[in-house]
Amino acid sequence: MSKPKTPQAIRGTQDIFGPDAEAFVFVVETFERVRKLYRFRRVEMPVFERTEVFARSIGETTDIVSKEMYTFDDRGGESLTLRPEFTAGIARAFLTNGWQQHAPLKAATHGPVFRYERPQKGRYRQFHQIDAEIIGAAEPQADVELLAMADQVIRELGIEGITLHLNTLGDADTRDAWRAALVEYFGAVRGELSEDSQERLDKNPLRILDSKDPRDRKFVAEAPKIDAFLSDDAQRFFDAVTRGLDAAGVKWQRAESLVRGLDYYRHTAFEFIPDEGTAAADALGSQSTILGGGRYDGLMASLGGPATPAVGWAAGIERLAMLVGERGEIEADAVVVLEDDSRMGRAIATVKKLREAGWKTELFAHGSPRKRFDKARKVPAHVLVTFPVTDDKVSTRVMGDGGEVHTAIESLVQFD
RNA sequence: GCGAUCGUAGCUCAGUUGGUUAGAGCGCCGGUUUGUGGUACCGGAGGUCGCGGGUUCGAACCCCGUCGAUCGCCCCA
Repeated sequence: MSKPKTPQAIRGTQDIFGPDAEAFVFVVETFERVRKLYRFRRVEMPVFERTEVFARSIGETTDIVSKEMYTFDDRGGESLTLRPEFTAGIARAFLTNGWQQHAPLKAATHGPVFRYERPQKGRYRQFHQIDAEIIGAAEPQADVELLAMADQVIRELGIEGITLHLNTLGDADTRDAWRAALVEYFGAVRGELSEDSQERLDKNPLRILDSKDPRDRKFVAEAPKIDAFLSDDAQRFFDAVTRGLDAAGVKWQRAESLVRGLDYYRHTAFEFIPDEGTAAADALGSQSTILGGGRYDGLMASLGGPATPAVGWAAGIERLAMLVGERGEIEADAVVVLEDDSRMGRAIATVKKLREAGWKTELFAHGSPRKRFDKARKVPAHVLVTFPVTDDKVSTRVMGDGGEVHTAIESLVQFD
């Protein structure tokens, strides 16, 4: 009989522990706190949906649907997909549960999402996002509130050197006209573009604008700008958003090349990106966007619902956690050392009392008396309680700036 | 999907002109010293050198494949 092999973790998944885990929950807890300040309602969504929920909203033709989703048939033969994002699922729930009655609905959630991609820095196949959406609000003030909340989350996380990059994609007509102009412009120099961009010209021409290839960059600089195609309504909308951001004190900069790949996006598109040369930019490598989103007025209709304006964003928890700095392990208020097992019951009762009184408490009751004591001493705690092996008393010491002060356990917690 | 680098004890890593029983620190377990005690010392457990082939008298070290990790490209909802 050979020894059974230990299974490996699935590629692109991660086991989070210690300081990384503490940073992770710090991000989630900060998000939860800020989301309540803006009165976003918490929603919980299924981790998987019918494949069509994502396929129809994202668009059947893209690589995303054909190559980058975790799709499988369940035992009934139905095609299901692990959620690659929150937005489509929330939109589906909005329609199937009649959440229209709550419109405009401010919804927030967080949890795991799944994308079948090559793992690299800050990029995993199962990763986690925080997410915020405002559904059923057509007015630019919704965009402003949503962005103000995002800005506050980042600031309360203590992350420095992040700038909101903001653009407008205009309404549907604006977008189509701009796209046609770009295709014409880049088509004229097709042979001089990178191979990738020649392909983008056919599949997703807007994406040429954020190509990193120097052969493309020089043409991008001179490419037609969206502003020339904005309708009056679209321009007014964008102006209202920027004025609102200024009033809210949210710093932003115009990013004329910032686009969204999917057709359902309208008007506002944005990403929060670390400034060049900052610690945050170095920490993230090529995965630089820490929060992104936009207005998706076209999504609901693609799911068979009534035209419903909406705007939202999502941010990767792991990427944010990389930027929040070291979060210490949980501290202890008290450590309890049982030097001899004969008084195990009393020690268990004591730690229970301390914990019920709100003390973060650890009991050391394994190994030699010396090892127990030494381990306890390595934990920074305010109170050290020992049940010595040599006498019958409980020793309680309070550690402070002025050294150790002995006191009675009864002065800390009451026993019946 | 493409490219580069890497893969040695639980963790961090040493280990080349390929040559006998593969090392350290930390951690873990046991013990000694000290002795109201966060120290020091001694000892122990733990590795088919990611996995599978190949070259060679002989491979952790060279070659191929594979899996995984890391970084970049593509993609980015």
